[in-house]
Parts: sequence; C-alpha cells; structure tokens
Amino acid sequence: MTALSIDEQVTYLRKGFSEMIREDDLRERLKLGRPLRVKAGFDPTAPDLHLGHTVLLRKMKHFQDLGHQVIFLIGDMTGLIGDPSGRNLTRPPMTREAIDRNAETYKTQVFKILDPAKTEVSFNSRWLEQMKFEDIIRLCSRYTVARIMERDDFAKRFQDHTPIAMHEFLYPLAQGYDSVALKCDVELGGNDQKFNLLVGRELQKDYGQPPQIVATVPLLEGLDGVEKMSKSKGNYVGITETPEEMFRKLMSIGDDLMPRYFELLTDKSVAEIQQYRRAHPKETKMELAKLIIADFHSKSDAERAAAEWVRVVAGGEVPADIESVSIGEPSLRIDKVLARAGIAASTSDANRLVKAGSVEVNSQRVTEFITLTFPGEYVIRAGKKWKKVTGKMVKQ
RNA sequence: GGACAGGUGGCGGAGCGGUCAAUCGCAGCAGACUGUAAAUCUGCCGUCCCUUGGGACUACGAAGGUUCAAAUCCUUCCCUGUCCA
Repeated sequence: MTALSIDEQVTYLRKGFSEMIREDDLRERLKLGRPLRVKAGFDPTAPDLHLGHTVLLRKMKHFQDLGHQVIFLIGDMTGLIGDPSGRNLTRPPMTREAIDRNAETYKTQVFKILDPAKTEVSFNSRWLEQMKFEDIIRLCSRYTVARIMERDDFAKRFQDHTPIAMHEFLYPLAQGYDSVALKCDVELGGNDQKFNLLVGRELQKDYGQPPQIVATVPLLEGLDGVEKMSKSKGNYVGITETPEEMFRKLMSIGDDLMPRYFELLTDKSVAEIQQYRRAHPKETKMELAKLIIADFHSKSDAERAAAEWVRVVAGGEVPADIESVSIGEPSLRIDKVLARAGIAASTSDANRLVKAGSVEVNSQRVTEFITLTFPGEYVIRAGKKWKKVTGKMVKQ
C-alpha cells in the first residue's frame, strides 16, 4: 500500500473523473487501510480497444498505483444482452464464439496500460450462469419498473414508441449483481454507465454490503468530434494500430478537439496544455499525436510516424509502407484491379472513382479505363488508399 | 383475444399502378481549396457488363396473386407500436 495520506490519495484519484459518488465514502473506505476492490466492466462487443477505452484504463491504473486491487471484468454474460445504455435500439445478441474471441483480445490489450500483477481478470458468467430462475426472480423483485424507467434512454425509447425488450431491463440488474458477487468497493465506468453503476449500490445494500463508490469518466469524443468514440461508428483510433495509422487519424481531428484529447489522453497538466495553445494548430496537433502514439509504441516510433506523415500527406509523396496485393491475373482493366486490390468497394465503385479522377497509377492520374499488364508492379492510389499491385505475388 | 396504425437504401424520411435504382436531409466517398483538419464549393453514393454514355440484373418485411406493367392493388404470414381486454 501507498505511503500517501488519505487526502493525497483522494486528490490523485479524483483527477480526471467527471463525477464521484460519493467522495466521502471513498475517504472512509480508504481509512480501512486495505487494498480496495475496484471494478470496471467491459462489454466484449468490441474486439479491439481504442483510445476511448484508455480514458477509463488510465484511471484504473491510478488505483493500481496506490496499491489497490483492480478487477477487469469481462461481461461475457451481459454481452448476451447487449448494454442498452445510450442506445435507441435493441442490440443484436452476440454468439458465444464471438464473445470468447473478443474477450481474449481484450486481455492481451489492456496490459499495455494496466499492471498485470495488480489486475484480476474476471468473467461475470462465473456467477450469473449459475443463477436459477428463482434467483433471477429474487433479483428482479429488488428493483421496480418505475425506477428502471427513470433511466433516460429507456424513458426516451418508451416515449418514442420504440420497442424495449424485457431482457434489456436485466442488464442493469445483472451489472449491479456483479458488484455484489465481487464485493466491490469501487466501480468505475463511463458517464453513460452512471445508472448501471448506481444500481450496484442499491443492490449491495439489499444484499447487506456497504454500497460501492461510483466514479465516472467523461466519454471521449471520436475523431469526428461529435459522437463518442466507438468501433461501430468508425471514428476511433485502435491501440494496436501502427504509429503511421494513428498519426494519420489523429491529425484528422478538428482543432477544437485538441484540448480534450490533451486532457483525457495524455498526462500533461492543465498548465502545460495551455502552453501548447500558443503554437500553430498544426504543430500542436502533431505534438499531441506524438504524445499519444508514444504511449502505445515508443517515442522514436512516434517521431518516425510524424516524419512519414509530413512526407506523404504534406509533401504528396508515396508512402513507405504500402501493402502489396496480388490480383493473380496476367492483365486486368483498371476498374477491376481497384476492386480486386481492395481500393474500391466494388467494380461499380471503382468505376466511379476512375470517372471522378481520383485514381493514380505510378503517380499518374488515370481517367480512362486502361488495362494493366503483368508482370509489373504498379503503385495505385485512390484518395487515402494506396496499394502496391502485382500480378502473381502472394499477398503479404 | 379485439380495434387501429405501420414495416422503403447505413440512418431519418418521401413516393401509394407505369416516366422508380426509387425526391430530400444526414452520414459516407472523391476532387478543388487550406495550416493537417474543419468550413465552403463540385461530383458521386445497389451489383455486374461495356464504356466518358449506355445495358443487364437484384432490391422497397416474407410468400403468393391480379395486371401488358407493382414499392404502389389483393390474399396469407411475420414483425413493431397505440388503445381496449
């Protein structure tokens, strides 16, 4: 355990949370002088973690820094329901196989941030699967329809006459029960999880446990600056992406989003962030991108990615790491090559790209339906997509 | 169980017998511009075949039917919502 005073610990932990219920409770709990059990649950829907998840992971790390026990809970059972939070639609249920696969990916990725030695990985199927129908009825009896309908998204859906399936009501209850099963002292989550987290407090009281402290982190906006970062929206930066990909994506954010990213994705202090404001927005954004990338790769990787970006995007030169694909034909017309190489979604799409004048072959703009012959290697580009195309070579 | 309303492209939402691959908005893609982005302007935005303009095919919850012709009419089924029980 840490040598820090209670005040110092609270100050350290409070940083970066948008809300904590209740701070006094945390203070009391810390006085017990034992490692606290700190839970954060993850839905196994996203196979890959992105920067949005790291906001929360960073906070989990901070608890670890002070010697507390962090529980990384994979909601494999609740994944079968699909969290209705912030949704206006029922989520499609996931298959068991997909959940298992995603859970594995999670485990290998979170340790880029969390300390494996201080992390307990758990699956909520461990206790939820064992519940009998009778147990579920008991659990349901502890919460009322009126209270569950307080939840904003449920209320809205109900009002809009969009369907709400019964099983969706089970989600908050199941998540709350997780806290009971794990005897959590603290539960962390995104802002949108507030309701679910609070249900945990209620249920713990019902089951004779002291209610957990609930702390929420703000949701990170995605690259578009509007919607929250999510895999399904496509506005994310995955933490396993290459430095070059990360850099390109991060440079595409709007200027307004920069302070937010500095705040939530770097360890820079408010004062330091103010200093960046003085610089040219482009330079500032490049610094931001490098800082973030260095956390998941290395400082030199970040520098390299920055140099590459300047060369390719600003300088208009050919990227260094273009994927090679083989189309496996001795000769093929350009539109089919584009489709086959994955540059265009279909031949029809390729057709449009050619006519729109966005296709370059070996740095030459192509607007006619030429036929490429192989052997030979062509560097083909349409917009942001580059591919090195050969006739027979095996795909790298 | 009864009465009523509705199911259209990624989303919202028109169309209600031919001129519908389907108005429009959002999202997306590409081009120009720029400080990378944003904003703005322009084009595109089902698949396939030939090509700088056409052709074919598949699509409007599902399956049948009427018709020269159906997203549009009829029948049955499935799904959703509202009111009543």
